[in-house]
Amino acid sequence: MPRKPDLMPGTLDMLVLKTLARGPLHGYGIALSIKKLSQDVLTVEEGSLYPALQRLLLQSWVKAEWKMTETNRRARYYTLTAAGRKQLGIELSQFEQMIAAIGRVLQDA
Amino acid sequence: MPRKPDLMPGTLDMLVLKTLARGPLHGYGIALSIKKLSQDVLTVEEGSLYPALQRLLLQSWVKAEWKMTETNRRARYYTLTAAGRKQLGIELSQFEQMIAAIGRVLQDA
DNA sequence: CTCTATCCATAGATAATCTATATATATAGA
DNA sequence: TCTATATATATAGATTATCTATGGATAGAG
Repeated sequence: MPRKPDLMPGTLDMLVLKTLARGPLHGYGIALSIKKLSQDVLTVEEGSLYPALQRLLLQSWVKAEWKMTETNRRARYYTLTAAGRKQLGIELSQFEQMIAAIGRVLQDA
Repeated sequence: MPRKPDLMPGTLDMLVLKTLARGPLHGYGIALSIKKLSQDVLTVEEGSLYPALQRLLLQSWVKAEWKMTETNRRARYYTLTAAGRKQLGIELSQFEQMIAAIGRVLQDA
């Protein structure tokens, strides 16, 4: 019995970068945003999200700074860098290429 | 520098099941078929394919028998079972649901 | 007789995700 | 006041899938 994954493996970095392309956001906010926009189909677990953010930081695709939220709580805000924006473009086009290729395999013919 | 994957993780079983839905085929043929239909975008490595076929056999989604190919070589032909056909339907709909959800997250708005 | 394409399969490394856990605080409500 | 919930970050360990690297075997072309 294969388990239904919370998200499609390999797409998380792209989703996070895209979310940050709309403006800086803290981790928790990123998870909420993806969940909401996907209409609850995609759920980003903390154990997936924070390692992903560490990856993105290491690559300098995002930068982070501690700030206070509107609700007066400490939070780490992530901002997309120029390199991150470029990387997002690369991942988007690779993703679309893959989806198109899978679509061809799935076609009835 | 992230490497470009040969296929989208999590989609291999679906692609194999779909390929076998067109008729029985041996492993090598499955790999060739996916590569060709995807126009060389997707490459199924042996180290991914044969473990995947073992998974599918274990679940009884496919069955296998040794036969001779048209070119007079021993080959193991895989056939989709009824359960496999059902599973293909499940995986297809989950895939489409995921793709739609990702599409919503990627939308500009 | 050698090379290429066809065919099978596994071991080990790598990477990404999920589960579980830990910590901390603001605020609402009992 | 006490408690539950939502907000917020982060890591350790297990699991799983894929990729790399092998290994073996044979048909047929040149």
